[in-house]
Amino acid sequence: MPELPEVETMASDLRGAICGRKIERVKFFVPAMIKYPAPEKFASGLEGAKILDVSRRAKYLRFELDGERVMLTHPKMTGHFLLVTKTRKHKSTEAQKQENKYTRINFQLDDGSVLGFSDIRKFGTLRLFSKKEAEEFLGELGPEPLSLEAGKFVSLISSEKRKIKQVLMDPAVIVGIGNIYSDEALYLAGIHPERRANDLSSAELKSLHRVILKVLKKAIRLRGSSINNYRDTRGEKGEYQNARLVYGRRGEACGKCSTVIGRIVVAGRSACFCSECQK
DNA sequence: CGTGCGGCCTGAATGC
DNA sequence: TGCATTCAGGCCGCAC
Repeated sequence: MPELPEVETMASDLRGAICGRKIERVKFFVPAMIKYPAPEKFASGLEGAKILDVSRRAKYLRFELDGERVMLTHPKMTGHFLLVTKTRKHKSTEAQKQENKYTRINFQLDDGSVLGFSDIRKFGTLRLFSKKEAEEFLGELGPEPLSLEAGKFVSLISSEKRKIKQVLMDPAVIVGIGNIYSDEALYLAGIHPERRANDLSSAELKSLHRVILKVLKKAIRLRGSSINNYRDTRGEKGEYQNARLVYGRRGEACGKCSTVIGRIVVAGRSACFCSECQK
């Protein structure tokens, strides 16, 4: 599923591909995914808008438009954008046809290309805000891990009583870290997912901060993880799934100590970990 | 106020 | 083989 590295990959690909383009027409097929304003208003508000920039904040893609407006999209579990350019259009593979089945909204651009939002589970969301509304909306979220100083991270996490796994995945505390990268970071830091955040030592938290940066940066370099349905804007998979250490590896041997990797449920989420390496 | 859990969805995997 | 059930999970909203 898309987490910070996957959304970052989407943002940088789209930034290079569609900045300067104008949205000519919007076709939506699942109105419930459009959260603000009403779907018809959302669509008509976007038609004619020029795309100035595409960036990431938390797991949201932020499309900056002319007229001081911003479209925010969240991929949730299975959402991703696919950019079909005119020259690529004619070669429609089976995989692409399958993708089309899950296209929930299409943005027709002024160069003949179509930006589609594909989402099997329809959990994804789209919103159109004024710039001010968008900043207020995003302002409710916790800080970005990649630009968070170690000291800030330590004070942020150590004030939490909940289990560390749950805290790392709470976007009100810190954004962008989902189930994959929280498992990976906790493994690298040697911390058991059920440890209470406020029981962790300052040294442990500093180490955790360091490995979070490390794992996120590595995943960005590898263009994300394609464990379930994630694809980039060209429909290609990321590579981090081949590099992952514990996530989804229940029953396999730990790379460090060969102990069988276990799985528990923490706050309703599956957590994979090594009981020998993580205390 | 902090915490925990149900619900949204659908395809893949599993169970009988 | 085929049908039914379970699982996956980010985030919100609601109950305690």
